[in-house]
Amino acid sequence: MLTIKQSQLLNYLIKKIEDSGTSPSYEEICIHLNLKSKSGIHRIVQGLVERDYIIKLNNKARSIYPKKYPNGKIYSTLKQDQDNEEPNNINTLSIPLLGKIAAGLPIEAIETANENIEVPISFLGKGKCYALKVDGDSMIEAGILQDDIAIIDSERQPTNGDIVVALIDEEDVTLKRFRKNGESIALEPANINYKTYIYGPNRIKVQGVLTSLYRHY
Amino acid sequence: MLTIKQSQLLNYLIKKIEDSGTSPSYEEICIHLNLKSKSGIHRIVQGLVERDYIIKLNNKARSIYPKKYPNGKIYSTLKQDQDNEEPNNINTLSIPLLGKIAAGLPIEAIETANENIEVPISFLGKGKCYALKVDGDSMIEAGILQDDIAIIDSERQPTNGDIVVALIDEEDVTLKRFRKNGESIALEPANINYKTYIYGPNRIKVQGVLTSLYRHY
DNA sequence: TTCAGTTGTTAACATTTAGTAAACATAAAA
DNA sequence: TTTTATGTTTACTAAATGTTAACAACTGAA
Repeated sequence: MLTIKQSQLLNYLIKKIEDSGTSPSYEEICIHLNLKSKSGIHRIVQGLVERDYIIKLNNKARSIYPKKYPNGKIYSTLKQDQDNEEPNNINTLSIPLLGKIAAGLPIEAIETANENIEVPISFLGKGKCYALKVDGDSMIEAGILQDDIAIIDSERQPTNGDIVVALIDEEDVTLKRFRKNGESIALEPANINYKTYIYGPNRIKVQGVLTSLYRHY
Repeated sequence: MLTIKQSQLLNYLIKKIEDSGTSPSYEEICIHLNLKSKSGIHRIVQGLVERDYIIKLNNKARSIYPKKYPNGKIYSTLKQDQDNEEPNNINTLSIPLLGKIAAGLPIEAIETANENIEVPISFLGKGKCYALKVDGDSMIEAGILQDDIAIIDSERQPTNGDIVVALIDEEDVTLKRFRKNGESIALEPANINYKTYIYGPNRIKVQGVLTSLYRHY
């Protein structure tokens, strides 16, 4: 969170760059903020660097680059053409948190779950994502525990070795490691107490690929 | 459940942040709540921290972050409503990502790491947090794998069973399960190939408690 | 290359603003 | 009653800001 002055300076910086294409000199900032000394500017700039809101090159004139807006959104010079579908500009996204997968229900059936979870975009995959609360211990040896939150990319194509959410026979949903061998698909648990099952191609629908995982203690 | 005043304060905090982008000073809160003294504010803020409704940075001006709404819902500024108000993004905090712990270096020694990571506030503990890249496999049976990102609350007191970052003999830093027995402290790995070591009270300094964990595939 | 002007960096100090703490009083809740 | 939440005052510490001045690094022209 920025202080008042830091916020003012950052706003001016962004405006100046968008207007003129160059970052302002300390003098110019002084004038704009009604100060008499560059020195204070230096300190405020320092503060903004520490807080990760700007990047600057040392000992270089006019070399301050904004990294975030005062409100914390990632700064991007790329102007999304006015009609921006992609909120490319936000650090976090709210995605639906589906409950624990109840056996016997395809994902779609529980998409009603109206709980959401806040996730940094860096956690997400490229496609549409949803979150899932892990039920059971079948993937324990892969470091996936009961009640972990799994973030699933529903549009990604699985490759061998990926951990996927699979719908079996339009009935059961489970989290397993995916391995395709010719036409048949193996779903491997990561728990010595569970067996690998192999299915014909028509019996499995992959509902998404595990992208990231989050656990709260 | 919050008290009246706590609830009022939290509401004002949220409103102020959404309006102006910065959290209010204690003085400003006083005015808003019709009080004559900052001191009471301080106490109420403490209460909100204890109840885990906000996060604050100690001794920093204007650095209170809401974590939940008064009703207990996770705080999120992202409005998925149609009205595309510019969403703020203050529900994340940038915390330092320390490199892998090199054996032989206390945490402080690597705090120079100038990488930062954006984390949703709800992932954080109550105290000052930092992130750590896990090195090694000593906690593998607790589902903590190589290269996972661990988020550590550096101010929380460990209780038995917590997973902590421990500094041994001012030299080695490791992630282990903490167990105190009388005066001595046991650091238990979660890997059958490693042994539990027991130390005298003066040999161990706990550098923080594991709060949450994140893994990217 | 040298030199002068511009701009950024640092230290020192003063001032204001902001957060922390203890002590005491009061009122409401358990 | 005992506990908890609250209101207030006072005092203190720390952070943020404003200012001056000397100096270092960079730039472009002579």
